[in-house]
Amino acid sequence: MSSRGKVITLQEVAVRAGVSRMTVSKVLRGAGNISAETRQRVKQAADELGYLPNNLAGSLSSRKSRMVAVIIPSISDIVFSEVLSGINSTLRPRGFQTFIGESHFEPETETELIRAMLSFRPAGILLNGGMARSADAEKLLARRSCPAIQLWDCDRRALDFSAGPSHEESGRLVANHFLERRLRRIAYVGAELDRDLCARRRHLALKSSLAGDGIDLLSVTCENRPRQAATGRFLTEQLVRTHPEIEAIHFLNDAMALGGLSYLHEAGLPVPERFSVVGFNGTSLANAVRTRLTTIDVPRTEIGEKAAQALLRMTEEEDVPEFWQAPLALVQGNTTVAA
Amino acid sequence: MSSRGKVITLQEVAVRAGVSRMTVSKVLRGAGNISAETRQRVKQAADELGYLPNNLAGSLSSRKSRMVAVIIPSISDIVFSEVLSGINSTLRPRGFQTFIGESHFEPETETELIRAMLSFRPAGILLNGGMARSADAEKLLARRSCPAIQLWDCDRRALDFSAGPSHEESGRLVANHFLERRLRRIAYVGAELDRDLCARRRHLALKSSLAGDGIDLLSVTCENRPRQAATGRFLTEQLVRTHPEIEAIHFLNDAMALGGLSYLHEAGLPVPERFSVVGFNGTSLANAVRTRLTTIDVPRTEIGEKAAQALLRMTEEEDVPEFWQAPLALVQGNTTVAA
DNA sequence: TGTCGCTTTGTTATCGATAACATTCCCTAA
DNA sequence: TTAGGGAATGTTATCGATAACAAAGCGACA
Repeated sequence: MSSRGKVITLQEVAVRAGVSRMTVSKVLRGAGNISAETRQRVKQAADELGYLPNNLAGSLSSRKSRMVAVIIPSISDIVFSEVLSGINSTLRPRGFQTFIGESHFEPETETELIRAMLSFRPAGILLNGGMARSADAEKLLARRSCPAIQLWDCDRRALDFSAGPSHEESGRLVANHFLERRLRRIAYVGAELDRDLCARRRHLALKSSLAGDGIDLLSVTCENRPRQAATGRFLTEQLVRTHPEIEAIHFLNDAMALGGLSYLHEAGLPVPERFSVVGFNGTSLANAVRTRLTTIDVPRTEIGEKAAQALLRMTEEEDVPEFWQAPLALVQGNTTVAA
Repeated sequence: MSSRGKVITLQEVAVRAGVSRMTVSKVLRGAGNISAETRQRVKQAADELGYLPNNLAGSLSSRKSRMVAVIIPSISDIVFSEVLSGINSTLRPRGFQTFIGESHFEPETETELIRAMLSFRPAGILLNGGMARSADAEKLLARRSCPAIQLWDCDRRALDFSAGPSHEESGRLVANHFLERRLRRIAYVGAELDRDLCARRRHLALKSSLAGDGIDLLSVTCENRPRQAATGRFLTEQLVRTHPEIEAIHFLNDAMALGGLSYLHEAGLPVPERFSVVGFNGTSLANAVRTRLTTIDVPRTEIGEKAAQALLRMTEEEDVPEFWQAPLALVQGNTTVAA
């Protein structure tokens, strides 16, 4: 099963082309001065034999690999997979391979992933910010021999470069949006805030911005349910039951907001007349059939691209700023009244 | 930037523990007979030095790597990223690293990805089925020295194992759903059918099932727009304008269906009374605020898991069946009338 | 004619591990 | 006493490339 075709090495190409291994290596990498005639002969030999370079050997020998490690909380959460996509589409054309890890916001899992990934001696490692980092993880990162980049968080900068939004800015944007509309009975609905420090920071920024206007934010969260529509729906129901006076809700993300909206709709509570709702992310979800969710748009793909670009520059020993702050935009939908 | 901590090798651990490299290697891999006392000494030395194995060297030497290549059409399409997530969460606990490529349904891109990924000498390669494969890609795959698995397609089996749904079955399920409801003026709305052979097969199965009942399927597709909500909306508008008699639509996926629904809603065409709509995938999208899309549910995560499990078994030289057919379920929502 | 200097190609050591086999040690049983 | 045998550890070759330097070939010019 696992051994079909014979694997061809440089040596065999060299023999066929009548040159040394080194010459073949140079030709195939486009390095050194090789005559056109030799080059052509080598290429043909490699072609005829179906030679495929062994990247493991090459990387070991040259002590530089073209693999980049990425650790995100969830692969199937569109929010992170779009960042990943931005990373990959920037790195691929430059010959770098992306490999991935899923942390689920768990520090221990992240630590193990960092260990596993660093042992591939990658050209760089990109980690999602906004989660607690174990002491072991810090130790591993301190001993790394490649650039490291933080994704998704630009408030608390770390590692060699940070690319992401300011979550505090997001919280403030939402606060202002509510305040401009003279909404004063405001709630926040979220989940997993114990692990997701970015979401927590958005929450805190909202809370303190509102506090500045004498408003006390009501928070409804739970730690043991996923950050998905069903949870948003469940918590909204709780919220409305226990605090019928609430008139505006900010959700941890768009998915939870949609879940909340579906409850409000079924409970006959009109949006935006009775309830204002604001999400976070600006995912395609936000434009549901009859609902355009008011939300904070985050340029996720671009975050990945900027991070990857910074990595490429560091790889080439070029100077790189310390961070890239992703611009945020509050997108007015029909779940809050127009200004 | 790229050289901070000194990198520790087996040799240095060996010196510190007062044993040979080989002994250290054995201890750390848990191989061979090593006395408890030596084991403990070696482990402590490795720990104190912060030793991190070099996977490149290890894989090169043992001629077996723990990397698995995955090529999917799109990383940020939830449909494929959930498959990827299933793969990764099965492989990770077994010590395998997943690395990814994005083909965008382009055969040339896929070919280059296969080439790049095989040169890492992976333990296996998982490719999305349902797209044309270039001759070069076939050649590369023929010469591979690892198991190869096809994802997302079980009709046309290929490689060592196929895990996915039968797209023909899906087409038939949708046809029956429409027929049972006595709908006869039926349309299909899709995009990129030139590249996505799975979608094409669903379409053809629908068409021929309907033809069996003397119904002529109307197809509205375009090749140069993405398979997203906006395209679904656009094509639905076209469809309704040019063929006002249509009473049921099957969409390529849930996202396009939602786009179509938003147009139908704004045009004042009631669903399901005037229009029946069926999507494909069973994504979380399907449950929008007031709409529960009738759709075909595909167990995406499980497809990834089964594929990864098969790969693991092949790696251990165990026998594996030729395929795993993912069960499909038509989920009744409120965009078609109940049976 | 000899040598300088360039282009082109080859030699050798090395990267950091593992496989396969060799060796040492110690205990037991004849 | 000694051979036999298993447990524990070490030696050597190798994996497939690249780096760094060495050498060969060749023309030009003094």
